[in-house]
Amino acid sequence: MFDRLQTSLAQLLPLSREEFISFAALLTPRRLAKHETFLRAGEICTHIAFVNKGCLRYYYLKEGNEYNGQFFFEGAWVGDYQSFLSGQPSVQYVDALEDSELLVIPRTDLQRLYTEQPRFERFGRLLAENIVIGSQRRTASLLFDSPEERYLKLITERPKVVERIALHHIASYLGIKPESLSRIRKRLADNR
Amino acid sequence: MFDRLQTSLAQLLPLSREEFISFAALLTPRRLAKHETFLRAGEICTHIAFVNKGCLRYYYLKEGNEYNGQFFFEGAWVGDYQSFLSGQPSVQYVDALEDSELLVIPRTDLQRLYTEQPRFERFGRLLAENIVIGSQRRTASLLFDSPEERYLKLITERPKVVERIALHHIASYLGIKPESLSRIRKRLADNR
DNA sequence: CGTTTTTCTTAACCCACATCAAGTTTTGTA
DNA sequence: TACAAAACTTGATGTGGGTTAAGAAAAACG
Repeated sequence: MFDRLQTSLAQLLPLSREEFISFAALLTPRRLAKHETFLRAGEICTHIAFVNKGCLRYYYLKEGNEYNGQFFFEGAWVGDYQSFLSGQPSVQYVDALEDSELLVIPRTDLQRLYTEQPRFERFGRLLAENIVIGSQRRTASLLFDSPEERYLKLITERPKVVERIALHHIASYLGIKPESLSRIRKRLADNR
Repeated sequence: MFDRLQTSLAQLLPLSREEFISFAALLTPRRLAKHETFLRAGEICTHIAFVNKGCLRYYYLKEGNEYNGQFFFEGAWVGDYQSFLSGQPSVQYVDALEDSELLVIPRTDLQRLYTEQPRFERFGRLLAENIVIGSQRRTASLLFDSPEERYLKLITERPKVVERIALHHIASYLGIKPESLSRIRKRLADNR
């Protein structure tokens, strides 16, 4: 149950057996069926979740259209950071794209852990720092790569996304319509 | 000299007089003339800087074109996070848009501070978390707002940017060409 | 303070993605 | 396995931003 978590945590910071156990004790397993919602816009994000199995996404809803912000596979932490950190209502939705198994930790428990065991501040810092790096890469790509370039980069840099996620969700992630992604794929298939 | 830093730090975490002094002792003042470079792509970002006065930006260079990633005014911390955290060469440039005064801290000193005074892990965490929130907002806007909407949001949400920064730099930040921003401004001026 | 350089605007034309619509393929499930 | 729903593709047409080019306005600077 906690194997993947242990591996994933160990990549951020080495923990003693006791430290890991005290962390794991705060986590509650939760299953999420495909399409089931983890967080709705307007709610406050009171928990973040470690993805033990499956795949989730967060997305924005604007004028009836969904815009995929990010996909999360095994080993990732998912939630609405903005809401989780600020305590303000979320502006995004989080749901499952596959049947998923999560390990969920309440915001309050994590905050208490930070205070009581400062060692875990480092975990919080490293986690946030990694998210910064990912988010800035994504911003940069949206800023100056064409949709076609973004799609090609996705294929090479995040093959799991292309393998496991429906094309219309990928289009949404790339910031284009499904019809446009179809045409880009056609263009690429008709050589070059 | 350290007034603004103290105010800015206090918003993140309360520090004792001694703690603040031990932090301030790691900082070196540095002046940067307008257009002067703080960091070049390819270099490793060995320092981050607190902006005491002035304005800096980071930008990407692709096929001879500049793309502004972010602007930094008084009270902000600037550097290439990706490079600073990973130790890898930077992919972006940082320079001054106005004559500026910085307070610079070496990466190694900050890392040591984290280890020796775990209290400051919290500073690092809160700083990173705030950057995550900003970066995700920017990503979202690029993902689903039109250039015109992005410009309007910039006016209301970050008036300082519109007041102090040249239009062609704003266009670049919005992900469009200066000619397009001109047209958008004209469109908006011709009422509605 | 006048000259040079940079920044900003305008215009004409082009093109990639959006939109609307229809049809095909795949998936889910009773 | 058959049917319905969802996902994907293709086509016709529209549009906002890109490109190129030129000129106007503002800023930098000797």
